[in-house]
Amino acid sequence: MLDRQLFRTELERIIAGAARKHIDAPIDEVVRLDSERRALLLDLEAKKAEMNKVSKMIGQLMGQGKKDEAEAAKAQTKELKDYISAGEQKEREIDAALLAAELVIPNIPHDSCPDGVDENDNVEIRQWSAQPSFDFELKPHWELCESLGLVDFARGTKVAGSGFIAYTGWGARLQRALINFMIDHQTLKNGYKEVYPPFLVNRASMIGTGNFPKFEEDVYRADDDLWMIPTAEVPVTNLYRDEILNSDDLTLKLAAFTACFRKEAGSAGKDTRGLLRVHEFDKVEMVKFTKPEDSYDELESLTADAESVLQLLGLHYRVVNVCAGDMGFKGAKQYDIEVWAPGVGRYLEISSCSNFETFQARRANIRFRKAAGEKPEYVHILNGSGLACPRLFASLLEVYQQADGSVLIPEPLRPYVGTDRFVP
RNA sequence: GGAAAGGUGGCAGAGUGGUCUAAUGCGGCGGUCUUGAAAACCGUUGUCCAGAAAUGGACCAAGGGUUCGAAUCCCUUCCUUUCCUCCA
Repeated sequence: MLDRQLFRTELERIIAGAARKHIDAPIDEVVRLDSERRALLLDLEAKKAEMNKVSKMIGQLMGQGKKDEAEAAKAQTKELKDYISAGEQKEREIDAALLAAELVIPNIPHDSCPDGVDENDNVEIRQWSAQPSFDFELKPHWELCESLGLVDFARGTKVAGSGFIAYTGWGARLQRALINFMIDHQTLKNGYKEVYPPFLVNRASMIGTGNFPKFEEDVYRADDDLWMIPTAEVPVTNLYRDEILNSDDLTLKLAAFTACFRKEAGSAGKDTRGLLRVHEFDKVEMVKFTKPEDSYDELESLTADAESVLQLLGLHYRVVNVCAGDMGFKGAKQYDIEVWAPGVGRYLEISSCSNFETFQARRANIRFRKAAGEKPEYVHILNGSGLACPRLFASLLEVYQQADGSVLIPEPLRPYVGTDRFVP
């Protein structure tokens, strides 16, 4: 959500921002409802002030025993009361319509975010290491999963449907190892505080992070008002909903492991094989609450923290500055990290690190106070994956596969996995 | 799933229809005193909206309602605690 003041003072920026994102947003409606609301309030509050005065006077007259005068004053209030009651009804209608419109206005992309329509316009800003070369025929990860018995695709599908994965044997072990390795790294080395949040959240939380109302269709519903999280970003960010944070605690850095549930509707037919696009996956997520002036530095270090996992595991990747059109609704700036998967011959999006500035903080009402006595201000909120497990799993297998069909386990992961090699 | 009690400022906690502009205590901030600190004393201390400002309006879990007037009465929802039931 954007500052309502911005619609009065910097309307052009909002219009330009939505245009850069290629999102059609009801900006005119916000402007119209906002001015309608203010005109109404001006009038209504004057009437309320009058009403309060009369009511107070009636109270005093009653206290003095002047019953008749009190009754006379009462008779005069009928018209005022009806007027106020109608005005309040109108105010409720405008407020609801205004909020509904505001909730679907996209965040304004940062100046450093490139123009563009889709992922083809993203700008690569760096690579790490080089693509590995092989002197034998590479297999895609799903073949390695089958031959090494790491995943039982058929039975996973049987129990839950396509896009649900049953990891088996060393595959299950590797999955747990990745989670522990990453969460240990982010908490013990990079200074994030570990959180283990609920995997189901209520509607208010979904609105707080910006998933609702616009993207309700993408999320699994568990009950009337309980939703399965699409990312740990939702419960972790909302931990501090409606709170004023202590300035000394900023930047507050949290890391969480959760499963993530996504319908992935509309991507039918894409990446249907293997682990690249599934309905349930594990992920370690980092969330930062920062002072406004720190948020762009914190975005750089957040991205570096996510990258460091890939560096430790020796996986080639690139970082792209996501263009306005590909960034989506909530972000002001976003870096994607794409890991190289030689078996499928593609870079896989494995992390997305974003600065939302005050967009989420305003929705979730998360603020901080610069100093005692100062007015509370909205924090800046950032998050990034560190990292998503299935694509990391896939890349690892494809990069570390050997000519004999075995897969080597990179050194830092061995204590977690308990072996140095998967053998067919 | 059943029953009961309850939700008031940063915290504790009074308030059951009219100076509630919410008592009091703790905590925070400022001051007096002190070489400094503690203690004591004095003052101060919420958020949001509209307005250039003066000021006005709203907020006692949330949303409706009754009333000239609601923290207080009524309805709905949410949450918490305790007990029972069930359960890893």
